[in-house]
Amino acid sequence: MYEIGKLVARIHEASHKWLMSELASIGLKSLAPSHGDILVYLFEHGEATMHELAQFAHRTKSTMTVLVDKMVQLGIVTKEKSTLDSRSQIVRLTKYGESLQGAFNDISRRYIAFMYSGVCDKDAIAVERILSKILSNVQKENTE
Amino acid sequence: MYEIGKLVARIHEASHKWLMSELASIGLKSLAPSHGDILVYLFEHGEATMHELAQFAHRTKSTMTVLVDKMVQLGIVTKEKSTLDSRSQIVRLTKYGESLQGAFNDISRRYIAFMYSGVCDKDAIAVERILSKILSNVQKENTE
DNA sequence: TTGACATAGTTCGACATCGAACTATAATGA
DNA sequence: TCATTATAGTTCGATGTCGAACTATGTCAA
Repeated sequence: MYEIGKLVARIHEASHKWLMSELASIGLKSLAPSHGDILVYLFEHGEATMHELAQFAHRTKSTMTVLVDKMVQLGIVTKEKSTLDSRSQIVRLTKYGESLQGAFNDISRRYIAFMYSGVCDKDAIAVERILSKILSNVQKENTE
Repeated sequence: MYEIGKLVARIHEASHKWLMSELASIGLKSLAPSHGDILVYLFEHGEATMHELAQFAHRTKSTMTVLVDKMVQLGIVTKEKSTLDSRSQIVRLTKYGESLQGAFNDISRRYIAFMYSGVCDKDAIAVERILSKILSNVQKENTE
């Protein structure tokens, strides 16, 4: 019963790998899961500052700069100075970026489906409850 | 009930961070969890080839080259050509490396303790059982 | 014995990631 | 008003990580 760390690491790494290959399969070659987080946020909110994206994706500002710049290169998003607060950059989806939403939702759906395949609802609920507790434990430990 | 991916990612990342700071606190500044995997294996087996370490730590051979070379620099392990098969490199703990075992075991113990703090035995067993199933699901998906 | 294949490692280029140092802009209070 | 402080982003250097290409060594069949 002391495999929790390994299990979490392996699942995370395998999910990472799977997501990357799925993104590649819809034409988003060389995009990482963190880029997916950016897309998720933009699909929902339309636009965002670098700061908001960094918060949402749990990445630093400097990492976000790299991630967003790559997506600008690929024509998925645009980045322009805010008129309200000229310190901020506003990130928005391009037409192409918007066109990805369908395929993207499909990937998310299939992800949940196979992760929980053969797992009953009761267990699925239990595992998320217990993992939530574990997450709060480790987060508390990190702030001490 | 669709937070499994996020929960796993956060727990993994927070554990990573915690382990790094613990390693730093016992003098192993700038060592990562993967270096810890190498130590764990060597504490148990005494010596290992690069191949064995890569398998155990779930990292590629090229990554293992970087990781082990760093530990050689830090005087934790040595690396020398095998006499039996001159393609292989044998990695061994130095005296200093061996001296780390106590502190290292202590870190592992505290890790399990706080991860499962406030989680009953029944739940701890359940979460590992369900995660094992989920891991096999995602691994199967990656090989298709 | 030798040529084909397999295995062990390294090197190289790319990239996500971080923290620290930095610039620029906004907000606040005396 | 102006100095201090806070906030938004970028740049830079370091590092773990991967895959591809490569070298070197071992194995095995014809």
